[in-house]
Parts: sequence; C-alpha cells; structure tokens
Amino acid sequence: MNGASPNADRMSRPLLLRRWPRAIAHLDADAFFASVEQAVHPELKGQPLVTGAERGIVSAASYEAKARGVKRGVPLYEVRRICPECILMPSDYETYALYSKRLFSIMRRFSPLVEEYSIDEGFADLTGLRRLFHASYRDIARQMQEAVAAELGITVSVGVSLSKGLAKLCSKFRKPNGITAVSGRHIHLLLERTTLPQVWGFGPNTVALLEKHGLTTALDFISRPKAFVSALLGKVGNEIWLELRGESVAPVNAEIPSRQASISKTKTFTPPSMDRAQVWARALRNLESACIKARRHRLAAQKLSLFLRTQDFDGSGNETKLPFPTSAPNEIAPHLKRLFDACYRARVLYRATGVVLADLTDPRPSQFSLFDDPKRQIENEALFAAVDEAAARYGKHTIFFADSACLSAQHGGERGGIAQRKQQHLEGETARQHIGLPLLRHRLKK
DNA sequence: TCTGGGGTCCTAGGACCC
DNA sequence: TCTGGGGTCCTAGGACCC
Repeated sequence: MNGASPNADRMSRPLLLRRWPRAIAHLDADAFFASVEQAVHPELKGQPLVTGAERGIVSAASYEAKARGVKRGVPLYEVRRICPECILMPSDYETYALYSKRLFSIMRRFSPLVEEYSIDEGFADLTGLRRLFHASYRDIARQMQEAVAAELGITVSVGVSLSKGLAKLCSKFRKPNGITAVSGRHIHLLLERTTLPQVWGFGPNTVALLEKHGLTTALDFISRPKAFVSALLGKVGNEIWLELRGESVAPVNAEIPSRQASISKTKTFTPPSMDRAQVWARALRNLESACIKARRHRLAAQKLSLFLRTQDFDGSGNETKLPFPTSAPNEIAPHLKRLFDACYRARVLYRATGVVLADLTDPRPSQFSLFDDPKRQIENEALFAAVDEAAARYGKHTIFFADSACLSAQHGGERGGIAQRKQQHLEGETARQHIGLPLLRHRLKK
C-alpha cells in the first residue's frame, strides 16, 4: 500500500479513518483500599474505617466513615474527633495490588482490550460484544460488576458510553455500586449536568480559563466550535472536546507499561526549617528512600533531580545526569550535594524536599565502560544487598548516612511501639558512623 | 481551599547538525 | 562568511491525574 498510486491511497483513507461508534466501559472501585480491608476482614463490614494510618492522613474512607463526614486527606486527629468509633488502619499495598490484579483479570474475561488505568480503575472496550454475550452493553457491565462482587467481595461502579472521557463521567454519576450507560442520543443530558471541574483532564487552570469565556458546563464546552477550543487549549483540549462529543480518540490501551519512568520521594516537614544541615539531611533521607525503592524494583537511575519547596509553595529545582546507572545512595549523594548547593538559599524557610530518580534502566550495565570502576560497583552491590537485608530485619533506615542522623531522634519521638524503639536503638548505635562494608558484615552476623 | 505523596504527558525554546 | 530552511534532541516548566 505504501507508495502505491495516489488513487489507492485516497480510497483506503476513508476506511481507515472511519470510527465506528465504540462502547467503552470504565470500572471504578468504590473506596477501594477501605473496601479491600473489609473484604479481607469481614468483621469490619458495615463499620466506619479509614486506611493511611501510617501517614497520619486518610487515604481511603469506607462509605460508613464517609457518611459520618470523614474524607480523603483529613488528618487522623480530625478523624478521631469527628468519628471516635472509626477504625484506623495502616495501608497494606501488597494486598491492594493483589485485589487489583484480580479485578483486571475479571475484566479481561469480558474483553481482551482492558486498560489498567490505576490501581482501582480500568477501561474495557466492549465494542461488538453484544452478540457474544446476548446482552446489552449495560447488561455486560452489570455482569462484570456482579462477578467482582461475588469473587472479590467489593463493589465497583461502572460507566458505559462512546468514549473513555464519557465513560469516566458515567462511572462517577452513580456511586457506589452504580451502573450508568449513556448512548449517543443522551450525551447532552449527561453533559448539561456536568460542571467543568468534573471533566476528566480539566484542572483548576483550564477551568478558570474556560469560565472567563463564560462556560459553566461540559455541554457549554462541546457546543463551542472546534477552532475556539484548539486556539484556547491546544491538542489536549481538542481531544477532550472530541471525546465528550462521543468520538473516541483516546483508545483503550491494553499494553502494560514496561517499566516505571521515575521514582520520587517527597517529604513535607513541620515546622519548616531554615537550617542548612536540617534541610540537607531531609534531602539525603529522600534519596535513601528513593534508592531503596529503586533496588526493590531492580532499577537503576541515570538521572537525578532535587527540588526544595519554600513556605509559599515556591519551588526551586535542579537536575543532573548520573555518570552511570546506579541505585546506590553513596554514589548519588555527591551529585545530590552539588544540586543542593546550587539551589539552597540561606534565610529562606523550606517546608519540603524532594528527590526524583529518572531514566530508569536495568541495574547491571551489559558492559563496563572504560571509565567505570567495576570493583567499586560490585562492592556497592554487596553493600546495599546487606543494607536491604538489615532493613528487612530491623526496619527501614536502620542504616543510613551520618549526615541524616539528626533526623532520627525527632522521628522516633512521633511513633511508638517495640519495633520503633528497637530501630531507634540501632539508629543511635550507628548514627555517628559512616556506613562501610566491614561494619555491616559484622552487624549482620550478630 | 488545599491537605500530601507518587506519578505521566505535553509544549516551548534552545542547541546543534545538515 | 552569510542566509535560510529543516530536522532532531534535550531541557524546563506547566498541567493534570490518582
């Protein structure tokens, strides 16, 4: 076909570009983390419950807790005040991930084209499946919902419509345990009740811009001419405009992303600090956490960035290429220090630091280059295998850089429990010593 | 209104090469 | 040496999402 007569090209084009109306389902688990906890611990069913206890804020609230006014992001002391009987649970990501996998495998029984959009929501392209299932799209969605409830013991809300953008609006329309199917004829009924911030892809900035032009609903938006939208919002806005009009331009992407693109660790500290050593210690601690995660996923970073966030949410950042892929904090620390020195300002109050490892690849380079130091790299691998082992036994950050030692005392104070005290004890022991191979071996033998 | 932490993608501009 | 066009790659920053 390539290079064939222009005539053939003209004939094939309309066929290739024709878009059949699609039927896309969006499945959204209801209060996922909290629901999984209730499925795993049936005695908690019907009780107000939140997860995220280890972070001090609510990451998911069960519907019983929501009914009592508990929302996502609320600090735990608030929860205790609003709803004293509420059960506070730490997050158990391994179990959530397991349920997530099972959720998607149920979806794939209905359609091979399933996109794992996030841990608790996904899209399935149902186009053309009505005959196979002898059922309407709504009934297929219902069957999916029932299979999930029967096999996982959690409820999901499903939206079905002509595009991903519409399906996502539909699934939010009735929650929990809802089904909402909207055909082309009824799109306007959905969109006239949809405010701009509810549209997938419209954040605060876009909403503010559109409101300046007198728009208030999604229906207002799709009623404007394409040229208006293109000029104002560019490509992204254009796609949203098409999707909301029922033309599917964002296909269901069934590919599993090959690997994560970046790993970041951010920590806000209260009170904010002007102290150079303190802020540096925080950044270094972020680096150690990021490296731990990288090693857990068997990834090595080729790019490093650091950002410091000031009191008024201003951020200054900087990034650099690493000379070779690595997940060893002692290799990366000098580069981090350089970035830090470049963006740290004296007499400025900082409230957070963040470290990002990016351009992730396989940890072992296929070949050492002329300038690499293979002996050091291999030693480092052994060293951090030992560090990770110690962490598995005694807790995260059991062994760490001397520079970040000043953090452990305050940190331990916020928590309690035997494990933490044990960790504090160990931290106290090692705090003033730089990590080194012999010391570690010795410690691990004990 | 923004809590707080972990991510991705798009765009504009500059450097560099042919 | 100047002029101009075109392509690619990298970087910084913005915006959004869960």
